[in-house]
Amino acid sequence: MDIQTPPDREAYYQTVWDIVRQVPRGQVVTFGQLAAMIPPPPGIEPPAYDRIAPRWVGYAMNAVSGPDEPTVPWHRVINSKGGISLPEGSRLAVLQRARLEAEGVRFNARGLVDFDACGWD
DNA sequence: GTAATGACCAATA
DNA sequence: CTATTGGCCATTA
Repeated sequence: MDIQTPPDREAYYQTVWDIVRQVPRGQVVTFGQLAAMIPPPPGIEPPAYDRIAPRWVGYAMNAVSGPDEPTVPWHRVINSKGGISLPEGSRLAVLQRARLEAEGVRFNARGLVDFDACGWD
């Protein structure tokens, strides 16, 4: 089942998850930052990659997000505004915020995170 | 087969 | 400050 499928998309997701695993506890990263530090897959031109990469990161997150997915700290990934991208009230959104606050990440009044305090590079 | 949607970002108006 | 538009891929209906 692995031998015939060209792991283009899956390999990229793996790379994303690998970097997310390196995010320390209590810190967060944005989709754009992740995309910026991930090398473009073969065949993708850098200009085009810059546009599509953040989305691919989002897809990778959606592919791994689950109630019991301890292998990837997906809750530390947020959008460029510094907030949770999931619909408010959503089960995953609540879980994400709860986990972040449990790790000591502070949220602004608008539900945004202070990058100076919790941003990861 | 087509059509619509999605955990995004940056640039304009 | 908010609202809109463009760009791209994979999955689902």
